[in-house]
Amino acid sequence: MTAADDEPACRPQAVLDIVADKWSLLIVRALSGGPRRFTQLKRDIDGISQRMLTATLRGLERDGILTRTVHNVMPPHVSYELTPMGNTLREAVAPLLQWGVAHLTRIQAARAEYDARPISGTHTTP
Amino acid sequence: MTAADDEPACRPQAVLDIVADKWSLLIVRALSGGPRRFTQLKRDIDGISQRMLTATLRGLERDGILTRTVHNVMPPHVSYELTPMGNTLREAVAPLLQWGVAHLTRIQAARAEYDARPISGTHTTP
DNA sequence: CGGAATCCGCGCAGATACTG
DNA sequence: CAGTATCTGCGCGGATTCCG
Repeated sequence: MTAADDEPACRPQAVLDIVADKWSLLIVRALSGGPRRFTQLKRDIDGISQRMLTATLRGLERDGILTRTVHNVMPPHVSYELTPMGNTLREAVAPLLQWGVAHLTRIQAARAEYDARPISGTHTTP
Repeated sequence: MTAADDEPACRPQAVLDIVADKWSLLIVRALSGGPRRFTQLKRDIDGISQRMLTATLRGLERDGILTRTVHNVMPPHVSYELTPMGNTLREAVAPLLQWGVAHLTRIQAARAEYDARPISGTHTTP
């Protein structure tokens, strides 16, 4: 049980524990265009292992972010789709992704500059 | 070097590697109201160790999200402040935090329901 | 007060192999 | 195709100690 739901909530800790996960956000994003199958997601996300994909999908299903639907056919067919709540999450994440895309170059430049200066690049005020 | 800047960028992977970090987002949020000192941040964020605080602050400084200013006085005084870019990040993160706060209860309910059903709660279509 | 350095455990996550 | 299971490692991150 690990005492996960006895809190009055509302402090950002719990929020970010849920939402600040790379794979989760990538999956939500990958489901933007409608339902997708397991292998599709695995190929779309690129870099994720089947283990993490399965686990993260489970977590998102558990949280009510997406639904998992099994079609009893051969070969097996499982599709994942955002719930209405999942869609609102997608909208909430969008600004962050846009920000990242817009500032990625700048950040990499800042990193390079930071790494370039030998020591004590911090500015002091006497 | 770890080959971090030879990419044409723009794929969300790199973005989320930078930004989808719990401590980083909490720090950015804690700096919303202007500059803060090290110990202030440590108390504000609650749960973070000095190790993670230092490391995460370094990373954010490296990325140009915040500035670190050392005042040469006794006792030592170091203040951190969001850069303009850092402020835009804060704005971009805000929707995500709001979403989390708004849906936390619902998510916990979904979790409880999910954990309640014994096995195979997934809906199938023949 | 604001770190840096060291030690170390624990859990995340990759790789691989096996099922329905 | 869509998982589950097991093993393993290695890096994140906490606790502690020392320095300017």
